[in-house]
Amino acid sequence: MGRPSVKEERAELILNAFEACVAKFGVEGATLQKTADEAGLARALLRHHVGNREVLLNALVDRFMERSRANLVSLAGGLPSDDRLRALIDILFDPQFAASNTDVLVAEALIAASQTRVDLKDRLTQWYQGFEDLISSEAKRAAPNAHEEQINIFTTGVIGIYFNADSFGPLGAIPKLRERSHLAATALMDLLFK
Amino acid sequence: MGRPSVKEERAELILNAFEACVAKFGVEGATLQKTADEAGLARALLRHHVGNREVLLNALVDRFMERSRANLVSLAGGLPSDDRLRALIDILFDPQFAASNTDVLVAEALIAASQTRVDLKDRLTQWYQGFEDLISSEAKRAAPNAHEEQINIFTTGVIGIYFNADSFGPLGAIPKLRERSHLAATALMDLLFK
DNA sequence: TAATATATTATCAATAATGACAATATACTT
DNA sequence: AAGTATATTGTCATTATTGATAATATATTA
Repeated sequence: MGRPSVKEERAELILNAFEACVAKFGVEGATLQKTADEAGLARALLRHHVGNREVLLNALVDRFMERSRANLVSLAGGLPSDDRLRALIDILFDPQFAASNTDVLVAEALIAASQTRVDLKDRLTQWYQGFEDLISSEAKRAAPNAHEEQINIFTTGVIGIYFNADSFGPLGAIPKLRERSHLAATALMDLLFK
Repeated sequence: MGRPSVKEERAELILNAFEACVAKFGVEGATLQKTADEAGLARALLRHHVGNREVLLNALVDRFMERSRANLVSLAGGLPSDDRLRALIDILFDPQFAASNTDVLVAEALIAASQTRVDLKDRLTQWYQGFEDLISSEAKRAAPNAHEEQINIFTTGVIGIYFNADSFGPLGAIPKLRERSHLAATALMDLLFK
């Protein structure tokens, strides 16, 4: 009864636009007007379908965390039975995988915002540790004889190289950045087997 | 004749405040009012001593670039005569060196802003390549027999690990991030000598 | 077709941000 | 003390942002 609701689709559309704006302008710079323009909707509809600014940001963070978690799970689930760690690294640095990836930019914007929104810190720390856990558990599985701390150092290195390759994406002019990042990460991996 | 000018000192103070705001709120989020509050000055003084928003941002970028360049020069000049590359890496990951370092956060904010301010892209790319040049030239000097591309891969890896360690600074809760980053970078370096 | 639930548009008030300029205060020189 | 260049403060108009609500349009069901 009544007109059919498009709330969920619209909410997705709006959060996508908001996310794009956060990646471009930062949390403080992502105004509702810019978000509405990006989504091609009137600003009043943001409020109708999602809520005010605070609600919108919470929804964005929730969705970001959940999506990251799901991505990690599906990524881990899709790994082959042998040479899993190498396969994981290949995926992380696959240009296809990261082509339209604004996740790292969003994460950086949220980290910057966490300086003034303390509630974000814990959630982002957890988010980071999700990466750590995936990579270190695969590393442990691939190199069961490696020392714990050796695994941790490898993990920190790979994540750093990976995030960095994405965070310079907007510049788009650094030659072979992704390719070299991939090879550097692989070199770190090979050290686990020595 | 006339009241002595404090324009230069005030301009420094203002740009410091603006930089802190850019690191916290992003380029779009760093309003003149927040900057004035951060500096402890009336907003009208920003205009008097530096200029309007656009002038302020240009001045910030200019100063950032110049300071980075100077830092790299002095860093390179201070290296010992032997084991220079290791000394360089030790400095990069020295907690003291990076303690109050907002440079990486500022750089990330500028990179994000370069998506909508095309003029920034070239300058930031240059800025990145300044790092590359320093590290790769030291790597070449330390390992003259290493292949060119091996040097490049090492350089990309170290920079990625270094930037990453700083960019998570605001979270402040990731255990041993800097220490492990340091060791990962050192491990990459050791590969040059094999 | 009438009822109804929802989408969409229109509009308003309150606040914040910016640019600009006038007025005043201050510290130096002659 | 008078003149002067600069710092500082005060104020205003314009525009942007946000939150909120009312009014209208639309698509479904009974």
